[in-house]
Amino acid sequence: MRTLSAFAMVSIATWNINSVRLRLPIVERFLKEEAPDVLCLQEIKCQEFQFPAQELADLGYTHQAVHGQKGYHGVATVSRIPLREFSRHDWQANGEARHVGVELLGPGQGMVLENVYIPAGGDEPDRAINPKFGQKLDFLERMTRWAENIDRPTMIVGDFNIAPLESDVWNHKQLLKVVSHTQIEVETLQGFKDAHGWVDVGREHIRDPERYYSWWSYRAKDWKTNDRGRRLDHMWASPDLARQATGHRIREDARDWDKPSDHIPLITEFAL
DNA sequence: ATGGTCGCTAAGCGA
Repeated sequence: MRTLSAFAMVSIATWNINSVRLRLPIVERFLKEEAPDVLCLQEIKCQEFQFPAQELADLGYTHQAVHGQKGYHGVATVSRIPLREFSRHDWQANGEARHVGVELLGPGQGMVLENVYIPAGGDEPDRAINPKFGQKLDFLERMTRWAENIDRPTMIVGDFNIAPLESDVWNHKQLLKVVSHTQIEVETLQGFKDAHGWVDVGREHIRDPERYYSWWSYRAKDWKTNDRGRRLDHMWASPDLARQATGHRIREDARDWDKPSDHIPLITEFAL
């Protein structure tokens, strides 16, 4: 596998934005404050022609790969670094827009960045009575077969909708039967991880068993007081690439911004 | 123990 030589600092962010049009003001705030080189968005909830391309280009994010659909899901990667889109995966073969891949050009040249939104999986953790749960596991199995053949320095980021570690949830025992933290999901995610040897970059920097959440439900009266969070969002890298990660941070304060997403943004910095 | 809230698009779905 190729390695990337140390010429540039490149920062990459991921954020499930839950409607990019409604939340354009906080996206702009984030880009001004953090100025990541690349931002991967999930749940843009719009079609490509509705994406706020000009507004993001005005902030310097002129390079964009948008994979949208009407009303639901949708992913987009916007960048100050030249990139080229090279993949759109439809792991369920049902037309849902949940995965777009880009290759970085210029700084970070050769690095592949996969932006994915894994299905939430419905409420009941039993594929016999809840097809959505089976589709979530199948989605991961198909990504696992794909990951076995990755032979380039790759980062995969996004909303995985699984919190694998005990310290990724506010109450391990209470969530064992709740979709996102069940044993079968954690095992299936581990299979995907092993297929490429992905390194969980977030957990390299905010180490287990330290509390690390990226999502808090809208349904809680006060997300901060009860702090019933889960780490659903992840940034994973190929082993060699992971060694070039120099920093990782999260913007938990974004959960309190005006009209917030229920997810917060994560940022990883590389010396490439 | 249950229901609690969002966003899209126009009553219900997905989260």
